[in-house]
This record gives sequence, structure tokens and C-alpha cells, in this order.
Amino acid sequence: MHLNPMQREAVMATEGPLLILAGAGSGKTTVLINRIYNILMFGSGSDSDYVPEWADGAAIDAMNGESEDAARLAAVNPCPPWQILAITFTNKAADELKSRLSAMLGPEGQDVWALTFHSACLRILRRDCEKLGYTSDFSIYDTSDTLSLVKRILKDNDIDDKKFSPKAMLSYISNIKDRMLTPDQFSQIADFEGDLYKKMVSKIYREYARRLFEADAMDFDDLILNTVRLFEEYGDVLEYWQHRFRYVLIDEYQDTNAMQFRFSELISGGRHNICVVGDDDQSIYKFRGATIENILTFEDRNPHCRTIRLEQNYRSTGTILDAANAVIRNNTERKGKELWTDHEKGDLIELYVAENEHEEAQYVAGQILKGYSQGENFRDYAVLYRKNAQSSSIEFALKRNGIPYRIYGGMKFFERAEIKDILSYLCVILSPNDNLRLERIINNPPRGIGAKSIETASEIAIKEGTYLFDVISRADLYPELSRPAIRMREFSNMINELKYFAQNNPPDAVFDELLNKTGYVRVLEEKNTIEDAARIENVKELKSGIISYMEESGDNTLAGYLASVALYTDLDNMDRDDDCVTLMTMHSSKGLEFPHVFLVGMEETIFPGAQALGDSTEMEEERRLAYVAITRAMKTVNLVCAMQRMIFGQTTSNRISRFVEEIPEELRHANVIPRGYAFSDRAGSSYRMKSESGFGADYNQFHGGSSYGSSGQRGYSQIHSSGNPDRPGSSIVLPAKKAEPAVISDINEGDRIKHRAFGEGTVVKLSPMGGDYLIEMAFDKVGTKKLMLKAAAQYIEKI
DNA sequence: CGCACCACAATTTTT
DNA sequence: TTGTGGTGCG
Repeated sequence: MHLNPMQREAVMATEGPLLILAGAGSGKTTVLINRIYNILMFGSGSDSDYVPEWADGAAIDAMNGESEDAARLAAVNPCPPWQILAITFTNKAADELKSRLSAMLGPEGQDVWALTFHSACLRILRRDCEKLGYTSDFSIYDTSDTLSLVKRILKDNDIDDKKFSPKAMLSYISNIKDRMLTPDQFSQIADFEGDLYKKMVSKIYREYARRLFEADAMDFDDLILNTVRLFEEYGDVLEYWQHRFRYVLIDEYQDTNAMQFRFSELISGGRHNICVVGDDDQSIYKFRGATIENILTFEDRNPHCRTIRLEQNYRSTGTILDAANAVIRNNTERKGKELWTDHEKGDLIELYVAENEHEEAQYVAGQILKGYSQGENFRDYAVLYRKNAQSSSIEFALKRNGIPYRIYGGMKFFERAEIKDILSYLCVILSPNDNLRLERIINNPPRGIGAKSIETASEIAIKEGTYLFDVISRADLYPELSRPAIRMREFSNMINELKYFAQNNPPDAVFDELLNKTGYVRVLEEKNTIEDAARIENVKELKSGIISYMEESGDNTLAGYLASVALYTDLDNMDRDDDCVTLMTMHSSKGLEFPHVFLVGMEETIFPGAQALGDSTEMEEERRLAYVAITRAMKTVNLVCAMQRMIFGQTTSNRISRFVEEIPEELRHANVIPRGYAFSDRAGSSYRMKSESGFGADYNQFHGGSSYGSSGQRGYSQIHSSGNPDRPGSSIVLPAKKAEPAVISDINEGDRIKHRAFGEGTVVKLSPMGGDYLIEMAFDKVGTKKLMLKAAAQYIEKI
């Protein structure tokens, strides 16, 4: 009912291949949900001319009514939920699908397979991976695991890690896997080409694959690759799954790589009811092997394919869309698509040129506070950056200003050493042959089995063609191991006991038993440092994680829990209920939306990144990222850049990002700069500046120039562009050097103050701290806040 | 074996 | 600026 004609068409076209080109904010998820709903209720009814024999005039009349019977009559072969497979890229997207389906269908919605590629493959593999030689409890190596594995291989083989950097090896291996080449196949290629580098890569790859397999482990790529292999080598398995899924939907199709493409083709190969949704302009994962060709050639490969374009945007203002369209128009490799909206134009795109990264961050914090004081919520704001390293200055500014924020990215919790340790124990309990993890924990906590002993034992294992754990279990048989033999035996006994325990007890009990037997926490407690106390907390938190996994999934296998951890990312527990500003990379922001978006670090060599300069393919990818970032915004976009910033401890200055210049000037507003510590000249203010006044100019006009010169005069200085031959004489006006922050003169504990965002309150405490003051204020409405005075001063007034 | 110290490198994005 | 890995000492 509430769908536009294009959306409705996409919902109704249930049969055969379907390509949906869905622009940002075009209601894609709504379409997916409704499409699934339609399939569940009406089967192919909406896409079929079929009229059952029994359908007489009365029945057809009834269908035109609104009765429940009408629905039943319109259905042609309705589909049970478990015959639908909906693949997304992130767990978050999958969860959203699931919960919206459940909201619509009740518990039945849970039976739809709404999963990521990785978790779908995991499920398929758990069932049949024995055919490939893995146990059904196989474990998953995450990126840091695979990195240590490669490092290990390089070391064991005396390979120079400068010439063959572990990271480069990993991405090379990932690339080989994406081409679905086995170690044998790749080494043939390397031999044939006689390329020494490739030969070495081939050797490393072979070893890498071997060790993973011996550890009964798969990396992320293996999950997909092995599923494809399973399908290709075992016709009955493929048939089973093809039969199982009547309808296959794949979201974010532009981000699929070759293996994922193959997977999609295979699993939908029976009925060809495959619906792929994507947007070539939002393809930002090429570095991970995604090939935009998958979506660009979908029509050619599927002759009877129908294509539907969703170009009406329901998210953003007209200005934001115009800006996004203008930027993406500079790309040549695209299907061509213009988003439009019937929303009003809205605010102009704000641009702020900051002095350095600190001021950049302070600007962001200030704008957020300003908005907050005008009734916006913190959760309406997102600060997006190109790379994670940029988050720290923003974080710092938000902290100082008492703005709650949440930062996404990485897997901070599960990457902590103590967490990895415990998880490694759990992995070893499942599979003692997992050497990588075994070596991580064998002497942790210290139990007198040193590096030398392990090395000796490893050599024996290799010589005898058995596993390290095996040798350790029988250490007393080897004279070389006579000294650590007892301790090794003790260790292996402990693991075996735990293994036995794990066979009869749920994961949370195993966890307790593990801590008890290993004394992991006990050792930390004895150390009694603050860091160790934090570690203990983390370990305890892990237990609640285990319990909630068991509750939520209804699964009580250790292998299941470990896999869920491996496939978990920080983004997943994003919840919009907390009133927090969101900090994340532009990549992570895909699929999300926020009323107000800040894009920071809009500078050449940052965004676009240095690697993209002079490489048009890379540059187009960066531009798509810019497109994604801009289209996250519903109401306002703030572009921020800094004239100078510290990179690797060095001050550098970059030109303004080309993406800023690609936004037509009439859509931009070079904004009023918040006047630094402008209270100095505010009448009635009780503060005094220590040194000079703030800016002489209120405006920061920006004319699309591209190069910064040096500033330094009072007031503002005009800088002529020197680096952009296309626009001779274009100039930018920048704020002059900013005055030193003020120091308080007469604010005291007990004073009544008014804060722009937090309202009125009382100064509770004022304590000197690093050349500044920590001011603690009890606000009448929002409770107590601790802020640094230098930063907060501009928002505080004495009353 | 554990710790402190030093040199050095490295910086993209993530399932 | 940060993190990592190696070395040498007690």
C-alpha cells in the first residue's frame, strides 16, 4: 500500500532472476521485507497468471474483496519461511531483517534464513564438512590469528618478512583463494611463470593451508570457499540445498567477490529464483576482492532477468542528494543513476576549515553541543572518518566536552590478550591439534614450559609426523624433553580433563572449570595491579557473553559459541537506544542513517587516501566511499578539514579534498566559525582572555580553492591557490592563528553557571589539571558533568 | 623465565 | 605517535 510503483514491482516479481538497483535510502530494506512477506503469503501468486481449476466466478469475486479468504485465494503455492535464504553482508543487517520479519510475521519470521555469507556457509559446513576432512567442530581463525600464523610460517622457514610482509602474504593468499585456486594449482602457475616471488607465495600458501587444516580451522575465506567446494564436489549436497531454498535474496550484491558470486550461482542454480540487490555506486570493498562486475554483468548472464531501479530517496534532503549526485557523477565506471527526492532542499552543506586536528575535533564537539542545546539528541549525530586512527582526536574532544559517544570498529573486546587467551584455551579443549592456540596458552599462565622446550617438542612432532600436543602428552618418552616432561604431562592431562568435562557440560560450566583448573584469574589476582584488575573484569564479562550466547541462540555447544565470537564485530551491538554520538569509519557506516553527519579529515591524502592519488580505479572507489558517506545524512552534512595535522608525529598540511570541490558551490556554505574562546569580548562575561582576542573574522569563505598557504596575521588572511591550474586565482579565506586558550579568572566553586547545552547548574569542584582546570558541575536537569575548562568555557556563562 | 629497555616500522577500509 | 619484536640482564 505504502510502496511506490517501482518498489511494488520489486516486491511482486517473485519468479526468476531479478536485479534491483537500489540507490542509497531508497527503501531497499522495506522492499526486501515486503518481498519476503509476499513470498511467504502468496508464493508466486503476485507474479503468475495461473488460475486454479476450482476458481469459479464466486472465488474471483471473493478475491476482489478484502476478506481473509481473498488472501488465501490469491496465493499460489505459498512458501514456508525456511525455504527462503536472505544473505546480507553484516550481522547487523541480518539481525535487522530478522527482527523486522518477526515483527511482521510473528515467531515464524525466525525461520527465514537471514544470515551473512559467512554464517550461512558456516551452517552449511557444520552439516557436511566431514566430507572435506574437517570435524563438525572446526574452529575459525580471525584476522589476527591468520596474521600470527603467517608470521609463524615465515619464521619457521627463515623467510625474510621484509621481502614477504605477513600482511601482503595474507592479502595475496586471500586473492588466490578468491580465484579458487588450490595450493597445487597456484604452484603450477608460479612454476609455469617462473616467477620467484610467486613461487615463494605459493610455498607460504601451501604451508598456510596445511597448518589451518591440521588445526581443524578455517579462515574467513575458507568458510565460503569450502562451501563452494562442497557444492561442486558433492552433487547431492548441492541438490539438497538447491531444493531447500526456493527463493534466494542477496543484499549488497556489489560487494560480492568471486567466491561469493559462485556460491550465489550454485545455491540458486535449481530454480533460478535469485534476487540480487545492490548499488554499483556504493561498492566500497574492492580491496577485499569485491568485483563490481558481479552486479554490472548480472543482466547479461541472466537473459530472462528483470531489472528494477529504485531511485527515489526517502532519507535525505534535496541538497544532500544533489551534493552526492554531483560527487559520484565524476566516476566513469557506473551504470548511471540519479537519486531524487520530493523532500525539500534543506540546509546547505556546511564546510569548516580548522586550524589543526584538535580544532577540527573541537568544532565537531561544539556543533554537537549546539544542536543538543536546541533539542537534538546525541544519537542523531555521527562523526565519520576515513580511517580509525582519526578517531582519537575526536574522541578526546567529545570526552572533554562531556558528550557521550560510542565508537565502532575493530573488535576491541575480543582482541584483548586475556580474552584471546581464554578463547584459545577453549579452542584447544575442542581441538588440541590447534598448534597456534596451543602455543599461545601452553605457558600462560607460566607453568615452566618455555620456548626452547616447545621448539624441541615441535621438532619431534615434525620428525614423527604427529601433532605437537601428542608429543607433549608423551613427553617422558623423549630424553630431550626430560626436564619439562612432568610439566608437559600435567598440562596435557589438564587439557584432557577439560576436554572430557566439555563433553558433558555446557560452555559456561566449561568456562568456570577452565579458570579453576588453569588458575588464569588467580595468577592475575596475585599480581594485583590496576591493569590486571581490568583484565579480570574482562574475563568475567566473557562469561556473561557465553551465557547470553546460549540464551539467545539456544545452542550450547562450545564450537558454536567460538564461531559466533569469530564472526562477531563491534558494529553488531550498536544500539540506538543509548543517547550517544556515533563514531565510525565511513566504511562501517554503510547501510546506516543519521540526521546529522560530520565528515572529518576532508583532505587530500586522507580522503581520498594517499594510495588513491594517481590511480583512477582506486580514486573511483574513494569517490564511491564519499558518496556512501554523504548519503548517510538525513538533514545536515558537515564537512570538516584541517589546515595542519599531526601524522606519525609530524606536522603535515594537506589540500582540501577534491570531493569537497566536486560539490557545487551553491550547495555549500562556508560556515560561521565558532569564535574560539569568544567570551573574551562578550559583554557581561566574567571571563577574561589571557592573551589575544579570538578571530577577527566571523566568516570563513571558501571558494573552492585548493591550496593552503601560511597564515599568521591577525584577523584573517587570504591565500591564493597555487596548485590548481584549472582554477587560477581561486582563493580561500581562512581564520588566522587562534589565540591561546583562556585561563579562568574569577570562577569559583559554588558559583551558579549556565551551560549552553546542559542548562543551569552549580560549580561543584574546580581542580587544576595539566595547565587547565577540571570543572565539575552539578546541573539542575542533567546531573553532574566533569569538563575541562578550556574547552568548556565557551559554553559556560556565570549567572 | 620474566622483565625492562631499545630499535624499528608502520600506518586503509572488514566479514 | 603508536605498537611490535628483539635483546640482554638479573
